[in-house]
Formats: sequence, C-alpha cells, structure tokens
Amino acid sequence: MEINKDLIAASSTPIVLAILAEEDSYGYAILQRVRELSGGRMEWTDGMLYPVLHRLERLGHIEARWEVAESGRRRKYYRITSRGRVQLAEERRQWQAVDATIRGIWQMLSLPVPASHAASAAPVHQGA
Amino acid sequence: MEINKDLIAASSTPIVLAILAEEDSYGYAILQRVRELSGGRMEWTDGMLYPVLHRLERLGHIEARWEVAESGRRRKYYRITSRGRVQLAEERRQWQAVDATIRGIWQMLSLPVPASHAASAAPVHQGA
DNA sequence: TTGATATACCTGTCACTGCTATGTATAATA
DNA sequence: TATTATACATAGCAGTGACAGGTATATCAA
Repeated sequence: MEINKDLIAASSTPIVLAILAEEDSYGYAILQRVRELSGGRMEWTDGMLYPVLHRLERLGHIEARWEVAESGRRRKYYRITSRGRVQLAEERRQWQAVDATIRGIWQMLSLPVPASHAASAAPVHQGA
Repeated sequence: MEINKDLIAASSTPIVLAILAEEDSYGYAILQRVRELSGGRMEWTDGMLYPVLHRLERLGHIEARWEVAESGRRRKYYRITSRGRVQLAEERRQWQAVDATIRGIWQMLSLPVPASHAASAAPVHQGA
C-alpha cells in the first residue's frame, strides 16, 4: 500500500518513539519492525528514517550508543529518554484528537468502511 | 490544543474533501467548520487553507465557482469532483492503515489513555 | 578468489508545501 | 470615521521526505 508523504511525516515520529518505548533498537531493525507492525502495509526507506532518528536525537527525545553485535557488525542503538516519553504521550494525544475529528466527519457522510471491494455500495452525497 | 504541522498536513486534505463531500463550501466557512467539527481543538489559519484548496483544484479533486452572497460579498465556492471522491476514499484507507498500525504499537506498550493528568501511572519499560 | 546479497549507517540534492506575514477589498457596526 | 468580521490571495522562509549515491562488513555460493 502506498502511504502519502504527509501521512508518513505525521506518523514517523510517534511510531519511532513507540518502537523505542518497547525496547532499544537500531535503524535497520526499526525498518523491519515497521513493516512487521503494519502487516506489510507500510514500507519506510532508510534514507527517510535516519534523518528522523538524528532529529529526535537532536531534540533530546532519544539517545544513541554504538554497539558491536555478535555478528561483528556495528550497530547504533537508540534509547528513548524521559523527554521522549513525554513527547510520545503528546504525539498520541494530538493524533487521537485529529483522528476523532476525521472519523466524526466520515461518520456524518455515512460512507461505508472501505473494504476490498465495496465501492459501488457508497451512497453518493451530492453537493448543495 | 496545539497540533503539530505534520499532522495538520496529513489531515488537511481528507478533512477538506470530507467537508466538501457534505456540501459545497468556501474558504472562510471551511475554517469555521473545522473548528466546529473538532470541538475547538483544531484551529486552521487561512494562509494554510487557501494553498490547500488551490492544490486540490489543480489536481482536479475540487472545482471552484464565484458567487455573490446576499450580504454582497464575493465567495469562492468549492465543489468536490468525482475524482475527489475517489481520492477521499483513498485518503481514508491510508489513514486507517496508519492509524491501525500506531494503535497496535500503543496497545502493545500498555500505555494508559492520556487523560488530563495520568503521567506517573505509565509503566516504564527499560531498554534491553 | 570472486561476486552477490544482506546487513548497517550516512548525507547531498531536489522538490514540495505548510506557516507566517502581509496585502487587498467590502460589509457591518460602533 | 474607525474598527471588526468577512473573504481571498501570495511572497518568502524553513523544514523534510524521497531519491540517489556513498562507505563498510559478514555470509554464502560459484
């Protein structure tokens, strides 16, 4: 599934913070975790993730440390900070506020939930 | 409530399309409708909305026409097109995919729903 | 040895766009 | 006459996701 860039931008911060709130992780593993958590619906590129991690580090929401895995490869592990946890709660509150608003409008439109094939069932609401 | 710019960007398109799917409207009225629908939690500026409307018009998702209200003022009314309705359904599908992913992680964290004051109740998950 | 693939991180550039500030204009009201 | 609300528009700024390219190492197959 294609997710537009605005949605990517809006969700990347809360998702990264939430993944790191589960446990410390590193860039490559985060990419796989996102694909896994979304059931394959979301695919992030590394070129998009690393700047996000660096920005969160700059803001003090996460902290980095280098480690060497048993495989011998260097990994940059990130850990969420207490400020990051506060930010995560704030991101969550904002997301839920917007989500409630959007769902409110959709409900008013009485549009059916878009399933695999349910297009023609939609009652077309004509403008005034 | 402050909503960050990424969330504004991600939600502005589906919200505008949904409002116009209800009925034709114009810029100033859309701003009021958003404030109303969100219960005052979302406040859009006109300088942010007009570029969005122009972009949607350029993409063929909405159409504009000038009208003169009984008050005598010019208003630019927008109407959602059939392509706009398709786009609205697509936006909705994407939003719900991301929303499901985010809520999935939150649930895994077992974080309490952020109420007014519920910070210290969160179980602190320490990194590995 | 060589080559391919997966792992693992980083950044420069492009293009887009929301935000802020500012401008224009009119009707209603004080 | 002055202020406020209505109503639309855009120039410039700044942030950033996407893309492409770069570096390095471990594993495995040919």
